Amino acid sequence: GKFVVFDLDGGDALVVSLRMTGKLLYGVDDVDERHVRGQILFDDGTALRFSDTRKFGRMAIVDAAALERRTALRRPKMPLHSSLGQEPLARGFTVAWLRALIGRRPRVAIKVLLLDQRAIAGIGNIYAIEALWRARIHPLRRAGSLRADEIERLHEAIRWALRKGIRLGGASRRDYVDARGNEGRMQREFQVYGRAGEPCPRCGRPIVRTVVGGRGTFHCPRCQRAPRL
DNA sequence: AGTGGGCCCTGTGCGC
DNA sequence: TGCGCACAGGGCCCAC
Repeated sequence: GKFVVFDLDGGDALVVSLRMTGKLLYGVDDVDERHVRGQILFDDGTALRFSDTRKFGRMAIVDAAALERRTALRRPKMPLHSSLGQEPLARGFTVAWLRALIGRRPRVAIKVLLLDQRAIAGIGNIYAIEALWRARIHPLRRAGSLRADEIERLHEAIRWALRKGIRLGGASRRDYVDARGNEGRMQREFQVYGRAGEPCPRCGRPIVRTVVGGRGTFHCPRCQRAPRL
């Protein structure tokens, strides 16, 4: 999740993948210089700085037209930043589109599919978890096992989770701040993420932590029924 | 095709 | 207080 795309003069685009601890900072006074990995200096003397404690973040200049190109040439081999999937908040992200995606990847665990940036761009671990809780779908369900009504709920839940995150300025669990250095408020509104043992906001059953796709995962064992494996 | 582990890095929080 | 371990808004590569 968390790609930032700058359209540049001349048809190129600067793509930034923030990964775990990347931050773009502009007009922030108290920047910890130890973690600044690069900066863009402007003619007016201001600077956009890229701070990234864990050094996982990446930047690349790509052909902007390549970013727009849908479906064609989206090979697993090519660099991720030039093969991003559908934008979940764009018009093209419809229930029919999601159904078609699931039709192409029926055997993958639904949470793994949500986190696949070549399929859908920009859903991170927190938002996948929150969306699946909202849609009442277990993270390990095979994508192809979802019924039509479940796909509709998931479609709505993805947009709900992402819009909420944007409206609240992001989730500042420990590192994240926006370009002005301000923390977000999404972390206060987590329904299940990071809440193992606490009651489900919907039914009261204790939230369970598991690992899916190598990432910490939270779900309600009553609202999100486990598939038979 | 899909999954699981290691790895890339640095920092924090917890149990002992 | 100090140490060691697990874990963290992500993704790549490899073996199975």
